[in-house]
Amino acid sequence: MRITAAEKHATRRRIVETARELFRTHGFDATTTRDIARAAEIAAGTLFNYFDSKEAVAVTLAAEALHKARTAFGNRPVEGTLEEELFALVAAEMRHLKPMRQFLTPLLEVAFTPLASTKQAAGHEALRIEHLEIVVVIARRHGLAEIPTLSLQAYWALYTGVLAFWTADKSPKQEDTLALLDQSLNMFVAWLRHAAGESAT
Amino acid sequence: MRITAAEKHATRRRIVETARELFRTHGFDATTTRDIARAAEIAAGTLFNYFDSKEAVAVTLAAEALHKARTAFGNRPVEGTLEEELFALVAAEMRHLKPMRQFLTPLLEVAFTPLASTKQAAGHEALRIEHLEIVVVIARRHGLAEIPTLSLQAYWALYTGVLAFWTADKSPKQEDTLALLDQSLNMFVAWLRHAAGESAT
DNA sequence: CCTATTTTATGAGCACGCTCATATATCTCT
DNA sequence: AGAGATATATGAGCGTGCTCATAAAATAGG
Repeated sequence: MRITAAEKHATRRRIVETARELFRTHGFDATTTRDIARAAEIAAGTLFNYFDSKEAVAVTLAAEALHKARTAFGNRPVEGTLEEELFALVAAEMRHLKPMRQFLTPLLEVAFTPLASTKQAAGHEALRIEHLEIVVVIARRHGLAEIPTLSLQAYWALYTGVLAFWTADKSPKQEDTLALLDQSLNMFVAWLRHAAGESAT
Repeated sequence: MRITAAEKHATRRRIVETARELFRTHGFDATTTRDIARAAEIAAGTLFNYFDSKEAVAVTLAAEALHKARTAFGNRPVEGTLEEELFALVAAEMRHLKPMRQFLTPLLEVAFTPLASTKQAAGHEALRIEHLEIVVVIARRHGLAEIPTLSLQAYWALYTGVLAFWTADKSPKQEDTLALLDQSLNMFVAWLRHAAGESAT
């Protein structure tokens, strides 16, 4: 068997879209890889020719959602303070990640942990790097030329911690998470300004 | 079959200690629940009369390690700045958690996520609450009477983020994590002082 | 003591994620 | 067009964490 690149791509897409729908309607845990395979009209084992694991499918969904969120954010008119812009960025991401909130925790583990390179960090590292690059760009626009690596790592710790909080947030409209995000970003930005002020002295 | 409370307790201990040893020597993933059961001289199913899951056994190990760490920390002479004391607390915890660093991430998910109450958050919530109580006590000793709930949540986001970083830290003596921890705590304490200063005005 | 009741231990068995030998389809070269 | 080489799909099968009907042991009541 040999199949055109187009067909291969089509199968991959079908797996992703099928999984998206099944995860949404039945949840991540209640959806078996056999369910996905059957609905996508492939054999059970074929799914694993396209993805390393069931989680990898979910990571793809999350990555696509984040990509869309960032694209949408990038086309937005620039306005507001640094805190407000960062808030808008993360809020946009959360809006797009909302359908996968319930199974985000396993993904945080795999894809969001810094330095995560147990097997192949290829696509996973990218998730982190792309986000941090946007943060750096935004900060630069607000007069903070250089952010120390350590501060960026602290930011990432905060960011993942907030997302973890989010996964368990029971408040009606996740307003608790938004409050925490606001607080966290204020803290981070104050720290950045503090550090910048000191180095300028 | 009915067995004295003492025997029950003994069996539970045997499971925990057996698991500790097997996890240490073979790793969490490579140790099956059947391995633990065999080594503890019980049937495969019996393990699940004592623990809800394999992870729950690991959570018990982590909880015990944290308890020891905090006891050791509590008996320590009080000295140093607020930042230094918080650093010492977390560093002590990490020292005791070191043997389970490799399987800490699944535990972060289950036991460290705030508001985590999927099933029974009984022992899990406790892990978080106990830590935060110590933080509050230390802060109070340093003249910060009240820490807003939101700030504590931000602290927890940082704390879990740092632990997540730690699980993947490849630097020889985990010095990267210690640097990140230092930075994070400095940021947090600066924020606390900032808030306290404002409210005093 | 002997029976009824309660509690725990047991291990066969389930469903799952994932693997791998094999079958099958396509491409390449003559 | 035919034969070999190559890439992919397939599904039986494995080991896993965990469940559950049953057996076995201890207690309680008479």
